[in-house]
Amino acid sequence: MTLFDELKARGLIAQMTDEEHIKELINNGKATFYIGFDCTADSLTAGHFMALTLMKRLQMAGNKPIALIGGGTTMIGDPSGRTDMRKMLSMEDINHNAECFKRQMERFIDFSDGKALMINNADWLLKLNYVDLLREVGACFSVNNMLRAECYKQRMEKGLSFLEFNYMIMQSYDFYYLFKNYNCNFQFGGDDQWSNMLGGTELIRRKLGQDAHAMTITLLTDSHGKKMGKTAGNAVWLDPNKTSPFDFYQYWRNVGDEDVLKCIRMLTFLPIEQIDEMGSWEGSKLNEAKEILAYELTQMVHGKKEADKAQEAAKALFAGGGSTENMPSTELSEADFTDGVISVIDLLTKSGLCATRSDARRLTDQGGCFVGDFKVPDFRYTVKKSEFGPDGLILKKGKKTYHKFLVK
RNA sequence: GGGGGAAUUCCCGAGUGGCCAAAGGGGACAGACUGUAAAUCUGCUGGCACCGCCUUCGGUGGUUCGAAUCCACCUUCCCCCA
Repeated sequence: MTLFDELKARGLIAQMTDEEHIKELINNGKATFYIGFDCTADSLTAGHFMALTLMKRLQMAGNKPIALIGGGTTMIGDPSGRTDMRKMLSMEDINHNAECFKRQMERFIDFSDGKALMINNADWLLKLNYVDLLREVGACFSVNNMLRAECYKQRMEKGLSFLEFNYMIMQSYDFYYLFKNYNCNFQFGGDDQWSNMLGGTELIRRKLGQDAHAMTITLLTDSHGKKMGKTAGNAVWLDPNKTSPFDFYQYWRNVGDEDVLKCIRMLTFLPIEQIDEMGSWEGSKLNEAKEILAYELTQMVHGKKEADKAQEAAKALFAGGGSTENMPSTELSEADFTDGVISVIDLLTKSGLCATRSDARRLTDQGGCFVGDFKVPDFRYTVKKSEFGPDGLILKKGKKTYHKFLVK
């Protein structure tokens, strides 16, 4: 199976400029391609992860990836897919974020011996001169066309600042610059980037009279059409300090039935044939597929050791048995007890299971708090120091969140 | 530059002097049902020393016994005209 066919079979391809040409390029390892990553936060997300796996797939087929860190474009802020303006980030924040991105990317992509490049568009964008740019590049863009672009349409109601309007120009300039200086003839990106990417191919055609190509990756959405990789508006981060390996594992372990296979296909490196076999799985059998998905991804992002731990912890919690060794835990000292006793409310807030005492109260009132297997009857309930065994005491919030307490 | 409108609790959005910790929806969280899923139903959703008290309605001052609601100024955004 050729690389192109595999990408297609995995459902990764959304739109592209010229199918025949692109096939020829990537199947034969002739593409030098780039994917841009704007440094809007101090960690990559599950969404970026898909782009990184794509980069890897292409790299394995002999193509040369350029990971473009958006130190310059982040100064502008991409309006695509947003209904409001992004918060403007300071130069320091952007640089910090760029550093974080770098470290995370190096774990996935092999940058040794020029097998891949990592560049920062701050290197050229920040030096641009306004009038020069307007004359050199601005003349090539039609405002009329830009306003018709999908990425700006949804902003026509809520308003679009001139700053953001220029984002497309910046991204197009990047492509043009990379094409000229790095022989980069190909750009990949999320499907929401399509108009920005076309801006680049168009600019290259106008300025240099040459063809460059663009292809977008299908956005990973669930069966309700919502973007995946988010919980409660928060991203699923790749940084273990922002999303623990266990939470990361749990996120994928709990995807909907309808979405498991799609996720496995798009995100993992398991052979297509093996995935197709899972196609016939139904009902509770799909839990096995979810375990595979969760394990595979956790392993890729956090390493085998962490993946094993997360799986072990999940078993301990849901299947009974297994080790409680890797549970998040808190150590209590003598001072935490009053008359040899500590209230569950204190335990809940100390562990971070509940944000406030009111929150903890609500939880206990609704019967959602357990000490071991014992359901806490009311918020006044206390635990004696003697109840903490040598292995500690396990406190549960609902069925899925737990915390272990040890006494010194 | 001129004119008009808006800013409400995590989000959307009611509220136009006391009955407002603030309707309704979404989301989140918990319970039931389950397969650590989905759908559905129920509860819950500012804080605390919790039948009471304290802090919230873009910001700062003011009027009033009393303001999210009225006034002044400021900030930000939207629309129309140029």
